[in-house]
Order: sequence, then structure tokens, then C-alpha cells
Amino acid sequence: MAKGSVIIFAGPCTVVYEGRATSRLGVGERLVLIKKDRSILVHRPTGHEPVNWQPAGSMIDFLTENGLPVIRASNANELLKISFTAQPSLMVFDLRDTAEFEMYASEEDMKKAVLAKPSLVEPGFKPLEEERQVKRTGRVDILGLDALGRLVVVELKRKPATPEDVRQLSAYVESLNSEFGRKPRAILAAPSTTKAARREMEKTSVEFRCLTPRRCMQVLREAKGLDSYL
Amino acid sequence: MAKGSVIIFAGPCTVVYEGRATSRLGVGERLVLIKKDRSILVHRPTGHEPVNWQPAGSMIDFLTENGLPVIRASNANELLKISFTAQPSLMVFDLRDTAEFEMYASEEDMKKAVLAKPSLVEPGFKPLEEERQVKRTGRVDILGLDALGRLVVVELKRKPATPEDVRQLSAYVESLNSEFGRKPRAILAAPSTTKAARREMEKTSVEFRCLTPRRCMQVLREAKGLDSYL
DNA sequence: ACTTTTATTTCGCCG
DNA sequence: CGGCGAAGTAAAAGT
Repeated sequence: MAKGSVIIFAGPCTVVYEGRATSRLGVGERLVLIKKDRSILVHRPTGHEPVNWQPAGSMIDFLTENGLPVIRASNANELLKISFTAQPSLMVFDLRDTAEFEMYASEEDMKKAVLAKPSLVEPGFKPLEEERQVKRTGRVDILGLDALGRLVVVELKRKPATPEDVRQLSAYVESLNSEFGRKPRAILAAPSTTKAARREMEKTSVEFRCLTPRRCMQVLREAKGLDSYL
Repeated sequence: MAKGSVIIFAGPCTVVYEGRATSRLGVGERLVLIKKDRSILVHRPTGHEPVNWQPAGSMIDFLTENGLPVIRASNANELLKISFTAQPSLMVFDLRDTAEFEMYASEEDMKKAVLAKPSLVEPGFKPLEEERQVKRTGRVDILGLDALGRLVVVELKRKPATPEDVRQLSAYVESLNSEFGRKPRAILAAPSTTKAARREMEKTSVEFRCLTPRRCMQVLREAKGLDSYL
């Protein structure tokens, strides 16, 4: 992360973007942030997302047209052009920031929790493999055996399960059926389901298991506490 | 859009987020933008995405701890806390911005182009309905008939088609099969496909038709040119 | 208000 | 480097 200056232009401008799509924005007062890594953001007075932007590594040119500043940020396939219609204010900040950003309770954390405590899925569940590549279909979160020794595919979601999630899991079931000649059970573990997902599940024998990121965090903390004794 | 002030704090701070997940960020110099709609952004010196944020409508409190400013931005389930470790610089910008943001060549535009010139899908294609609701499955982009009078489901994508897209289209085929007792043809029109999507298509009789947003834009321009004569 | 879909998604991982 | 799935996705559109 290290350090770098951030330049802010504040003033009235028009914005044109040509690239993956095309956009036009008429005259209005905005903030333009340009960072040392040559990422650029155009912010309107509302909305937490920039109206236009260009990711890091763009080529940034500062031009003048009719005595007013113009910023061109371009890469191989995209062009962002910001034309000021009056002299903008200009500020420069030198920022030093070497801190590490840490995030917890991701879907990855949910998987760690299930591997640490498989009964989160159901009593007697035994994980065999994680992230198994299923032929021509994709990757399964966890593959394991249930208490009766039957193959189980587990899909983890940190948000309410959608019909999409159910279809994806069904596709895994079909592929594994082809591969092993036996239909595995399918368990979708998520904090909840949407109604449409429920309907999709009724059609496809996918089972639902309620599992929240919060519960997984608890398990991980307990597991970590145990680790410190080993 | 109208107008509103934007407040920028610049200075060293720590950031804590608790909500859908949990994050921690140690001391470093950052920019904090607060807009009139009470959206809030924390920007590090690099990266075009904010490291932490809170969407519009958050409750924002300005506090003081040990003589230094603390910003708390919270909503029902989430809390963002920014604690400065030295006096930050403070700037306020009053921005007036009423311009309309216009974006072209979206998936919607692709649909308009196909309706204006159905042969983009294939010669003899005749659209019947757009955005048809399919029972318990979702909405189909375009439903029509091919040159031989067979039912055709068309799905449009402005980006390379994924296995996800193929599965979704297959689900439509199944639903329409149940509904009409006849299996429709399925055409996925996109600028390209991923390899995995190709494999998925081989399994499911979904056909691919190359169609780029750029070509659609041309057609729309032509159609617009025609319109001006009518 | 809730669900579903889209996105110039961005980001990270893995082949 | 491309493909693929996740994201505190966010925001828009439909129900």
C-alpha cells in the first residue's frame, strides 16, 4: 500500500466514457479524485459509487481546451474524458498508509468452520474433499459422506440462497451422478432461502440447512481457542 | 440529483466495520468523503475502490474521543467507525449537479436492436413476445418463431456467455416444455462464450449466436435514422 | 418492502 | 493471462 499523493479537482465538468459501454454526463459540479496508481474517480454530490471511473494503471493526460483543464484517462480499450467548464479547485494530499486490511466471516470462513466442525452441516457428516473440481461443471464447496455413508455435496452461501444457487447445485448432482453412477445428496447451507429458491428445491431434491456466517464465526473462534492449547 | 455538500476529512485514522462481515484497518492516512445523502467512503492512497464505506441513508454521528474526531456511520445492521489519530484536514464542497447520466449499449439496447432487426438472431426469426414471464422460472428476453415456425427462446448477453447463462436458459426450456408440451429451441446470443459455457451447451442443446453490443448499436443507429423518415 | 437481475461490476484464485 | 465464482457486492427493476 505504502504512500502516494491524491489529487482532487472540484468544479463543473462534462464527462464522456467510451469503452465496454458508452456514457455521457452533462455539465454539473463534481469531485474528481486521481490517485498515484493512476486510478481515477468522478463523484457526484450523492451516491456512494462514482458515476464514472477508470481503474489503476490508466494513462492520464492533463490537457487544456479553451483555457480550461481537460483530463483524459485511457487504457487499451477505454477512454474517460473529463472537461471542466470553469476553473476547478485543486488539492493535493500526500497520504502514507501501510496498514493491513483484515476481513472476517467470508464464505471462505464458513467453509473453514464446517471443516472444523462438520456437524454444522448435519450430525455424522464427514468431509472428504473441499473445492473438488467436478468434470465440466465447476467446483463443489465440500464433498463428504453422511452418517449412512452416502455421498453428500455441500454448497455454502453467506446470503439467502437463490434459485441460481439451487440450479448450480443440481448441475453438480447430475455431473457426480454421471461420474460415480450414484446420485449424491445435495445440501445447500445458507442463512435462509428466497421463496423462488424454495420452489426450485422442491423440484430438485436439494436439501436446505440453515447456517449463518455469525454461527461460523463463533465456531472459528472456539477452534482458534482450542488451537492455542495445542 | 440536485445539489448537496460533500465533506472531506483527510488524516490518519483507524477503521472498524461490523455488519454483514467484520473488518479492521490499522492506522494510516486516508480520505473520508461524506455526502449530503449520508453515504460515506474511506479511500486509501491507492485503489479505485473504497476500503470501507456505508451506503446512502446511514445515520452519521460526529463524536470526539480524547480530543480527536470520531465518525460513526450506522444503519439497522451495520456499523462503520472511523477514529482519527491526529487532527484531520477538513474541507466542504457545495456541489450543484442536475445533469442526466446516460449509458448506451446495455443489454436492453441489444434487445431493442434484435426487435428492430430480428435477423440478428438468425434469418427468418420472428419475435413474438419480449420479457415473457415463464412459470416459476424467470423471464425470457425474447420468445419467437424460427423460419420453420418452431418456438425459439432467445437469451441476450452483452458479455461472454457463462455456464450460468446456459443453465438459466436450459431452465427456461424445461419450463416452456412443461407449459406447451413441446421443447423450444434455445439460442444464447452473446459476443462470445467461455469454454465451460461451450461444454455446458453441448450437454443441453442450447445454440450459440455471436452478437456484439457494438453491432447492436449500429443497428439502433440505423433504425433511428429510418425512424426520422417515418 | 422484498425479490431478482444487472454491472464499464471488481476482486481473487486457479488453471 | 483467461476463466470462473464471490462480494459487506451496489443499484435498478419488477412483484
